[in-house]
Amino acid sequence: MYALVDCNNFYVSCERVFAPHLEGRPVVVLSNNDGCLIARSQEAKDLGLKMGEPYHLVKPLLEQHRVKVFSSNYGLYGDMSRRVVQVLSSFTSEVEVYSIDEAFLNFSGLKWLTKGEDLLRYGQRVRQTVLRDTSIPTCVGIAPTKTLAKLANRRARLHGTNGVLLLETPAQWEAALADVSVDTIWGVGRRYARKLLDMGIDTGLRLANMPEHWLRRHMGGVVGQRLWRELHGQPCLEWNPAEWDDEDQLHPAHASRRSVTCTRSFGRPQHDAAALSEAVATFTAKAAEKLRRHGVAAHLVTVILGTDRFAPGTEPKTHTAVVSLSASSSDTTRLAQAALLGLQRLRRPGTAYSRAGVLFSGLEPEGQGQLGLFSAPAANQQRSQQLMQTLDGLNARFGRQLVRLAAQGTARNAAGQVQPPAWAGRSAHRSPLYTTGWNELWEVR
DNA sequence: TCTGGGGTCCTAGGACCC
DNA sequence: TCTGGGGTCCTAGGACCC
Repeated sequence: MYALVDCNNFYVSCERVFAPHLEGRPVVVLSNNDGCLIARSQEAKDLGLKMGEPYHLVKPLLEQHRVKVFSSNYGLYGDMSRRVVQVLSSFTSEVEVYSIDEAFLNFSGLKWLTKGEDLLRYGQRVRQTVLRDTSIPTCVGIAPTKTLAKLANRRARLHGTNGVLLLETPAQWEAALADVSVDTIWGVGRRYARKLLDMGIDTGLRLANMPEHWLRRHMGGVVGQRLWRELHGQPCLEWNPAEWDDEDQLHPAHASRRSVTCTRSFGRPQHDAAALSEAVATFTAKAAEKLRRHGVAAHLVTVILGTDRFAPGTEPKTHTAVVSLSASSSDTTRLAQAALLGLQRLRRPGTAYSRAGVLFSGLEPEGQGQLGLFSAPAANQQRSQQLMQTLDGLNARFGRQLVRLAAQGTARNAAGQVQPPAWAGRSAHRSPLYTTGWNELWEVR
């Protein structure tokens, strides 16, 4: 049995923890660059505000109903997420962190819980403890497969007992499947939903009642087949448990990551070579830090430049250039050299770009594969490792990006005042870094 | 004027190589 | 007339998830 714990409206909950007066008021959180709505409180949903809606289109409505607007504050959300997972891992060591606001618990190990009642009560205790220790509300769905646990979770708030729903028997999950539209099933996205509805397959149960080979044939091969089995109570999605390391960070137990990226939209289009270089160097530094945090090094550096995605026309809006390294690296200076080389190959003078980024792939554990004919001598590698450790240490202690490459440009103007670069994205409504920034700690007066 | 970012897996054509 | 086949890399795009 699996339990899915989902923090409903997680970003809104995080903001409300530090602004309790917003309880009961409509609240929304915007994506990076204040682009669109990515989280809504129930009151905001009731106003008809939709997920992913462009901010500039709904701004009048937000003002009319005095909706509180936040720019996204991932420093805060990431830290709150870590606290929630810490509580969850006190209930079972078998935790899989699926996203910033969801985690699966493997209840199969809890052999002493054989009766439905007991599992239900256990789920309720998980939920109450998370709420007590972090102030974050959750729902819990429990079922024999991840896909059915997801379904149980979605229905827990309205059809569960104290926010927990158990779907243990085929009769129970079939009744639930019959009561949901097919597009709410995990693994059925916009395109498949359209196709299924056109064929009259409108509920989850109708989909589950199609033959297994039909899903294999028409819904992405083995992906569709797995979906069919999951809907029939046969678990066939992988279990990727997480482990805590010495520094209290959670990592998947086996290194499954295939790539690491950092891309951003600019506040306004950029065509200047110097500005683009600074942006790419900055994104490289951020992504390289992530590589080192995961203990991996990259062989391939892909530079990404994007023009206006919404401009009419059919020409490609995304341009990429791949630079391969003779030996894998997680050193910011080495990776930035490669990225700037890629940028030079990619950039067309006079073209205005609205976003840029880097992608690292061909990953392998750090310190491996460096014995090649052309790799740097051991002494250089050791020096590079020490330098990066010092850099990460300083940035962790004194604030992100305090120590940086010259290529990233300066964050201060001639008078020494902190000033965002010309290419910075918009973030007009960000709340303070209550829990992770020395200058922004929560004040209780 | 204004429409996110980070992932996974899969497909497909063209260049290039042997 | 007839003009291979298999492999890799690059680039772009489509589907899904959060």
